[in-house]
Amino acid sequence: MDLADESGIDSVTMRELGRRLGVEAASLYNHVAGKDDLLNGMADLAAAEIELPSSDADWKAAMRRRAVSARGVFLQHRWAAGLMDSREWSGPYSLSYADRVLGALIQAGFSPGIASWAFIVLDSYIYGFERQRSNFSQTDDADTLEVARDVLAAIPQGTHPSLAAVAMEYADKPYDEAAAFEFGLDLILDGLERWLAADSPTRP
Amino acid sequence: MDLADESGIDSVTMRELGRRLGVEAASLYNHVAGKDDLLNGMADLAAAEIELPSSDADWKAAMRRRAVSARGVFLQHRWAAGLMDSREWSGPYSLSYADRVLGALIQAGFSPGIASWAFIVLDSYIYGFERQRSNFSQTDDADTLEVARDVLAAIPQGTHPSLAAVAMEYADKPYDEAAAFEFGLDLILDGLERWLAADSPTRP
DNA sequence: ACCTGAACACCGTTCAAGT
DNA sequence: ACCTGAACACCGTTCAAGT
Repeated sequence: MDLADESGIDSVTMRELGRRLGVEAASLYNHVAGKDDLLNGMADLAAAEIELPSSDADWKAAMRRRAVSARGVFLQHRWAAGLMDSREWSGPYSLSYADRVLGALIQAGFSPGIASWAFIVLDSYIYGFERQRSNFSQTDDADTLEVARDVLAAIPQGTHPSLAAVAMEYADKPYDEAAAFEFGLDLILDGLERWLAADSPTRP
Repeated sequence: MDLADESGIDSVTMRELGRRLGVEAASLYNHVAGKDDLLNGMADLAAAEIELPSSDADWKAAMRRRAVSARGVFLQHRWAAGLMDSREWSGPYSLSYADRVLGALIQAGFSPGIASWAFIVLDSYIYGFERQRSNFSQTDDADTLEVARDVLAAIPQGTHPSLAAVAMEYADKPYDEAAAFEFGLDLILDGLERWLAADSPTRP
């Protein structure tokens, strides 16, 4: 994970990892079934760093904290989102994570079926946002101005007026990533809350 | 794209693609700058298959059709979502796509800034859902029952009660993927509509 | 029980040489 | 203008051999 943090996930190679551990690549196979096993383990350990929802009565605040915490983990481990959502979440931490999230939703009044939908919808958004994010600000933060200028330059003159308008919007003021994330997060959470309020009276 | 559809994205290799085209791998470099260029082109051509929003007055229906259309493209090209959200969307079709979506949102009354947020939120969800989906039903449809049984088997006895409850829920009735997708999609679209209704009177 | 060295079957990419 | 053959520097993985 240190190696991936520092040099990117592509540099996580059996040979490079061995070099870092002072060992030959072949030796790693005494500790890991293969590279897939290694990456699964990394994904699970990243999942372990996401704050589990407390069993508060306030499910919405708990889900919100969890989502913001996940985004924080993705910021620290930029490889994590891509790894976690492209392989099976069968590690022990991932299982606990899923259980606690589902538990909080069920306790809030969602049926198991709807709770699983809510879980999928929230995580689709959380992971999806990170992967989109990593497209245009993969380097560091606050280089959105350059991106905006690049987009403007890439647009054939006169075409794509709406895209140009948006790029212009960001040409002078920076893009607030956290605000964008929470905008969508609250859309989903508010929608779930309204769904719960409308539905729970009919089936208690 | 045919090769990726049939044998998976991992089998898209310069050598394998050359073999399919009756040519050596090295010859491909006369037509493509490198493998990255090739994958970018594939992502852009997949984007071209997504139905563009018509310039109807009904932005919500247009966004909904677009999202469902994207999901259809992802079902046909299972490699598309992973490719499209992990590289820059600088191809001509991707640019047109972004312009049309932003245009529909701006015309609906969203400011350029909020329109870009709405675009990011919707696409985060659409791509994110597909990538989660491809985790447990990567083979075909309707094998959710096996997955549920596997999850149940993987859980240490007694622990993870909520996860077990959800798995039990799906052990006898199949998981309706389209319904789950549209559940979350409508949460977001309804939220955007409400946001628009609350906001637009104040700044017309 | 763990490590090494060498090998195998693969990659993406380059480049002189052909036509 | 396009293709080929050979090479280069890399991969993940296996396995006999060591300690």
